[in-house]
This record gives sequence, C-alpha cells and structure tokens, in this order.
Amino acid sequence: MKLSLRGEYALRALIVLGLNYGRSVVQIQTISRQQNIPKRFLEQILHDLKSAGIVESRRGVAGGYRLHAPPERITLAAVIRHIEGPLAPVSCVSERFYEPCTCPDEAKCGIRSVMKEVRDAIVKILEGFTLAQLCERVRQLHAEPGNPLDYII
Amino acid sequence: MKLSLRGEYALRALIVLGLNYGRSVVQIQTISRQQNIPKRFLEQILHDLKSAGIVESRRGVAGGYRLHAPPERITLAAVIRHIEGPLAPVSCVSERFYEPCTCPDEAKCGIRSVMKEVRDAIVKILEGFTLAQLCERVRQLHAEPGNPLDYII
DNA sequence: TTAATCTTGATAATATTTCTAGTGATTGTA
DNA sequence: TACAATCACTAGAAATATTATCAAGATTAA
Repeated sequence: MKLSLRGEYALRALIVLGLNYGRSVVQIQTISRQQNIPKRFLEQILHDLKSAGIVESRRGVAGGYRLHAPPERITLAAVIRHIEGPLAPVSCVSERFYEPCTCPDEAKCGIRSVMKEVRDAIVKILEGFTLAQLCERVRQLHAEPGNPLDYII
Repeated sequence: MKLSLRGEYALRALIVLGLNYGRSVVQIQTISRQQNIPKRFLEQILHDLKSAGIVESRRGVAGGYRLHAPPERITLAAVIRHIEGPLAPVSCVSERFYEPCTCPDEAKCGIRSVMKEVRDAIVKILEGFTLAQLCERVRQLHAEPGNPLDYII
C-alpha cells in the first residue's frame, strides 16, 4: 500500500469537504487553490470519487462538490481502496482485489503468509479510521480554528 | 509499501539461499529454474542484494550465491527496504527515506499522522520477521520436506 | 586452457503516474 | 433567451518506474 499523489490529493480534498459538511458545496477551484492541487487533475479525482459514491456534485453556477454521506460513515480504507486499489502489499493476499501471483503454489508460499499479516495490520488501521476522525485531527492540530475553508491540511 | 515483482523475486531467492545456508553456494540458474524467475533479471537482483551486503558470491566454475549472514540476522524489513525503498505509505513519514511531501504544513497534516500509524504497524511486523523464520514457515508448509533445493516457495 | 560462472553497463519494452487540453452538458440568473 | 460559471467526459502528452534482455568481460576451478 503506497499512497500516490492522486491518493493524497483525494484525501486532502475529502478533508476540505469533510470540514464543510452540512454547509454548501465547495468548488473545485477553491479546493485546488487552497490545497495547491492541479485543477484538471483534481476534477478527475473528484469525478472518480463521485463514481464511487463518496461525493456528490452540483452543476451550474453555484455548483461544486460535497460529501455524499456523513464523514463518520466514510472510512479511509474505502477511499484508498477506490483510488489506489488493494491495500495489501501483494494482490495474492488481497480480499477484494485478489489475483494469483507468480509463485508455483500459493498454499505453500511463505511470503504470502507474512504479507497477509501486513495486510491485516494495514486494513485494521484504515478500516477503523473515518473521515470524521481525520477532520477532527486536523482541527486539533490547529490551535486556533479560523474559517474552516482556510485550513491548511 | 507495495511489493514489486523485483521484491518478490528477491525474497524467493533469499528463501532458497536460506534453506541452503551452511551448505554450498547456489547458482543463479538453479534459482531461476526452480522459482521460474527470468535469469537475467535475477542476476541484477542478486547483484543488488550483494551490494547491500545481504548475500555474497563466488565466481568461476563452482560459483554461485549464498547468504552473507545467518538467516536469523536478516530481517525482512532490511531486504524490502533495500529493494523497494521506504516501507512507509508516504515518504514524509519515513524514518530512513524521509522526503517532504506537497502539503503546506507537515506539522498540521492530518494525513501524515494516520500514515505514521500505518508505517509503524508495517515496520513492527517486518523488523520482527527474519529470513530464518520465513524459511521455517516454508518448511512447515511442506509436510514432507525432500531435497531443500526442490522446495516450491 | 577451458568451460562455467558471476560482473557490468547499456538499453528495450511495457506499465503506471501525473498532468494538460478540448469539447460538451447543465444550471442559475439577468 | 442568452450568458457565464461550473461540472462531465475523453483523449492523450510527459515523466517515471517496472520488468526484462543483451553483450562483452572478468574470475575461477579443474
């Protein structure tokens, strides 16, 4: 599980949306400027998150994006799985993205059994972590919360 | 931490060398055939492991590779770090491969703090796991151990 | 001397990641 | 209606990483 830039951008964008949950939609341009993410690239990412049902959009003049579900119900595991694919270090130990590897016999593969442990450790952390908790951490990291839109993540 | 083919091949090769530790050297060709790893590619990988001080080689007619240290003293963390780079999902939380990320302020980055947890979990497992233990698992996975060279990993 | 082996550097082929561009669709408002 | 702001979608350029191959050379045991 390595987080690509795409994945990092997705999380940063979701934090912004999370901090604004319950208010109006947030425009791509706003997120792009605030987080220093290439706008066109961010468009793609948000569209991707929409197709995953994580965010929803509103078009037109006062358009923008917002979370589809409350941030308490969005786990980091779900987000990263959708953007990055398997959380497992090798896909032959992935539950949701299983693919056979090149080893002659999986059942007798020593590497597999270790990587399964790694996978479980990663999954345990990321499934137990919601976007709400992440937003809370961000809030805590800022001594004096001003306008949420100005948060530097 | 995603394991590339290169990393998987490295581990498989090391298991073969681990199972043969204390005996003679093992030829690249032997490992290549047994594990179905492209020979030229394996050459590179073993040379790489040699430069890391993990294996040593003997040239000439009866040449080949063997472990430089006893398998008890080789951790999976050390091997994977050398082949793949940082174990951390983002390099801004890596201890040995630290690099700043694109976020405006690391100290206040919520993502960072979560990824640090993930990193620690991965490191804990892989630093506590030696090649000897991995070889032991492989032996256990085979009900009837025959010639170690014939192990299918 | 010979044959088997590792050594080394170059590089080809492919896949992935990151990012840009262009065009079209939708919507609120004047 | 017409306009401007915004999302929707597709294509693909550019850079990088991964996987693999080739060829000539150095080393060594027999």
